[in-house]
Amino acid sequence: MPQDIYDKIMMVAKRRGFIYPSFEIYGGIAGFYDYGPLGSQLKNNVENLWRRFYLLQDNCVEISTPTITLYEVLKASGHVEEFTDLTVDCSRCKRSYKVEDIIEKGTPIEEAVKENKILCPTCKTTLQDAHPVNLMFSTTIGIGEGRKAFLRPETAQGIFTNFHLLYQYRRKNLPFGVVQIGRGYRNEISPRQGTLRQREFSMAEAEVFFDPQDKTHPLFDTIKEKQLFLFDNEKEMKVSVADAVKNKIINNQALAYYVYLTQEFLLTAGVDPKKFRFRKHAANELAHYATECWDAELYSERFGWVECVGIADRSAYDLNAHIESSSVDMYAIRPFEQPKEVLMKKVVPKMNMLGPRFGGKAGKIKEQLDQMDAATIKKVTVTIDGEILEVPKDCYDIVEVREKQTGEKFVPHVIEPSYGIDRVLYFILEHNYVEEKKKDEEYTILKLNPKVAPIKTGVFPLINDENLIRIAKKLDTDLRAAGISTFYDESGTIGRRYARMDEVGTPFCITVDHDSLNDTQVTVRHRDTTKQERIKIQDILPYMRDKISL
RNA sequence: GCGGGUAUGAUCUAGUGGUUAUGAUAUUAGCUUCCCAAGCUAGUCACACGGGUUCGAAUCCCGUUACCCGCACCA
Repeated sequence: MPQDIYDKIMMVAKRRGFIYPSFEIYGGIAGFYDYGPLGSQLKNNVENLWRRFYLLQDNCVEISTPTITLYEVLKASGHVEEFTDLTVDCSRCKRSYKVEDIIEKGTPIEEAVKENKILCPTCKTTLQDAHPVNLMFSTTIGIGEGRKAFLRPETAQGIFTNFHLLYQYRRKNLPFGVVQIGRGYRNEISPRQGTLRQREFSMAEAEVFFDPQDKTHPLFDTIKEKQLFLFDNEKEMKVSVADAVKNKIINNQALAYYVYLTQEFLLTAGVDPKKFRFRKHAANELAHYATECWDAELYSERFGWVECVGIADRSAYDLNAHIESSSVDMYAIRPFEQPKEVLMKKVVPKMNMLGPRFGGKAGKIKEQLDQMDAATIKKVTVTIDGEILEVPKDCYDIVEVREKQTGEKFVPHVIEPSYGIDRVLYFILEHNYVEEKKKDEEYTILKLNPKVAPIKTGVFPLINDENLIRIAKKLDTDLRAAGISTFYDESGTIGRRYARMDEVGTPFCITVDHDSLNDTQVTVRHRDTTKQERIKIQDILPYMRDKISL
């Protein structure tokens, strides 16, 4: 017997083609799910609704980058360090350690684990239960040695590694946002909770770049009076966006704006407002890149409050990391109101001295010397391939120059709303799943918002009559040609056909009956009220468009 | 990863160490002039996988996988 709402939803989801476990014919594997026909369509609709909010309303741009991501990228971003360690916990000291940090040098990790050679560095207790802290999926690009790579654990890095190009594309104006919708991969130790923790999942992320001195948002004034549902780990509260910022509940306008945008998106997509809140991360649960983070949490009758969206202030963490690691100029310019003339001391390399002395490294040394500000340095050193070299005085001149400066360089800060699409989809199902009794029979309705419903309307001939079928089929074809998804059905009784549509969340059903032959009207039946209205066939198209447009 | 439980058509489920393995829903074909899962007739589809015990296993045992519940984990 189905136990609770989750079981019931997963039953319907499988039977009707929303979502179900992958590879079942080979025994299945935890953490992977297939979206069936209706699930895929629902997902597309939700993603397109999301695009409406971020691409149109917030004027972000969308890009698409590979899911296979070079080792260097994730090394720089900190994910390699944070993802791949075998860890032990000391219950006495309440601390976690990386196994490789605390075992005797030279001991293989496997051996240390097997023979209980792991001691707590603080209290000397023997530690057990070594466990890997989440892993990324690793792979190799090319044959032979190839290059190391991972399946990306987030889409964000693809955006950061594009920053300098996108900054040009947006003609060096801040703030601007870049979004990406795509798959991410995390090799969870033990995925549980059904579709809420998958190993391959879809996310929609926006990286919005701000001048750290100006974390305001151009549209802030338009939404500042709106109410937010916030939870600071102690009490839930309803406050206006403006007050949340003024009282420093949320650190800045930009972050608050995206908290609100997220709320607006989720409620439009069909999340139950009573099962929704924002929770602020405590300092000790922040990700390695975040300075402040608000989660949109949705309430599940089975799983409790579940994080579905994280809105993080990543500060300059990622861009700094990539600037340092790749040496690519990913700075933004803050223009001065008036261009300044500045007296600068520049280091001018003498290549005729550098060349003979440093050989092939001379070129790289020149590059670094060109960047130096001689006013602030005493000894001239450069770092080439990890080696620190001192450059003797006779290899350069220090020259005073007047330089015109139009602005100053800085590393932008990033506000990142990051959505777990699969989680949002699950909650759209759970929050809209309604059971009613009809003649003592259990009757289920999926009250999906028409904007996201996979099928917009059923099209039926009332009875099996050639004349009605002809009209119904034409109407069905016309609707689909106009971009409105339909489901044509002439089997079984009319009630049964309505029921089938109700179960998969189809908001409307159009029925052609005998009267239609004379008055060219059809019946539009509404899912949630079962009310019916007569509409002219020629008016059906605009009528539907009006109801379902995003 | 540890402990406990579960596994029968698309879905839910009955089942005893012994012939062609229940029933319902769904679905297919037909009949039915049909606006809220009506009825009738006929049909399709199942014992998770791999070993073992046994004359004989869907049933008992072991392993694997998946799912569920706790613990840990969720950067």
